[in-house]
Amino acid sequence: MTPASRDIPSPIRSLIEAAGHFTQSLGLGRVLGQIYAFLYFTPHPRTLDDLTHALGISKGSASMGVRQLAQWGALEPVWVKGDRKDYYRARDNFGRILKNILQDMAGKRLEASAMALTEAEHAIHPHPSPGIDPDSEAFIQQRLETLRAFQHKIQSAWGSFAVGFLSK
Amino acid sequence: MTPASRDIPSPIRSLIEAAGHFTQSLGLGRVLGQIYAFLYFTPHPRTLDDLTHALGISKGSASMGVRQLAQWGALEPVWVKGDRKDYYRARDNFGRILKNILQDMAGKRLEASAMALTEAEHAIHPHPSPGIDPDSEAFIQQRLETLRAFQHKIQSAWGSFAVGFLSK
DNA sequence: TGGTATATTCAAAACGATTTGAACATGACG
DNA sequence: CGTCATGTTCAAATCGTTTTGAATATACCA
Repeated sequence: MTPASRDIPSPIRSLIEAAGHFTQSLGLGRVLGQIYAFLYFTPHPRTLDDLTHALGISKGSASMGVRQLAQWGALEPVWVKGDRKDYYRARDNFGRILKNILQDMAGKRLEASAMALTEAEHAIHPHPSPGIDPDSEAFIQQRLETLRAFQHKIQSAWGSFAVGFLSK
Repeated sequence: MTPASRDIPSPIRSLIEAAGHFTQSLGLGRVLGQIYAFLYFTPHPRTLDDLTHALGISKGSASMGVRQLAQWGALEPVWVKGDRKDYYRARDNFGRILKNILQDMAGKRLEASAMALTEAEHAIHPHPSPGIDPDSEAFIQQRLETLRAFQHKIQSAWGSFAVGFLSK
């Protein structure tokens, strides 16, 4: 029995499981939540091996998961003197972490959609398509405008939501 | 060639595709975005058959997709006199639609996480576990508190984000 | 430098979510 | 009532994503 796997109190196990479901439902995969939750409730830094044993995941998953979480600033690498292993502990600056994740995920999606919209506008505007029902043309123009307006609204609302967590 | 499939201008096709990717990336599935976008840029109400032909999706997908979208208030059923078919048109009250979707999806997730947290607190608090490192115990308590505090912060921020779109 | 402990990579397997379509249900009309 | 047109359901197939683990790379130490 490894130090990591003994004595994870059952309520903590439940929280780890819940965190896994949570990140899964957000499309981030189960392991990210599990790894973070495990480290979050563990007082001392832990190694990749600890993670594979405690959570029953593969070395590969642990390695990739840890890297991703570190990139978001959710984990802090810790060097323990005289030990080759990489140790990690969970950081608890949720605001910053969340912001990084949102930027990484949602930001790109909004941007991609904005681009698609702009391209469509350009493709339609300059070429009042030959042989196409002008009523339909006008309708589409109007819908594009409504959509564009909403897009702006979203982006500003999104901005203030994200900014609300930048504060320390 | 059906009325629905002829003459979808290529920029609109692109937007339909983009909408599909968008909803896919949000974990809603590709078809929802496609169906909505197609109807959004179509002046007249359309039937399930039109959808299957225009988008190349199965009858089943069209049926389920339309139902889901209607449930969110994104589509409006239209009855055309003397025609048995169900017709649908896209509504453009994005604010309300978004709110419904968020409530349906994110709300449940936050709630589930909140419950898991509460249960863990109850499980730990009343039973200062026998034979477990008291330092560890204190650490866990403290982390639970931090987490709980953030959870409140999120819920209130989320609330105001959602409310921002209730208007009109 | 060679040997060992550890971390990373990535092709393939496992898994889960989405989509299909045949079977079934519904309901309009003669 | 029987038929035809349409909508719905859900088990099975498909498809994409996540996870695995053997192979490979890296880094430390003697």
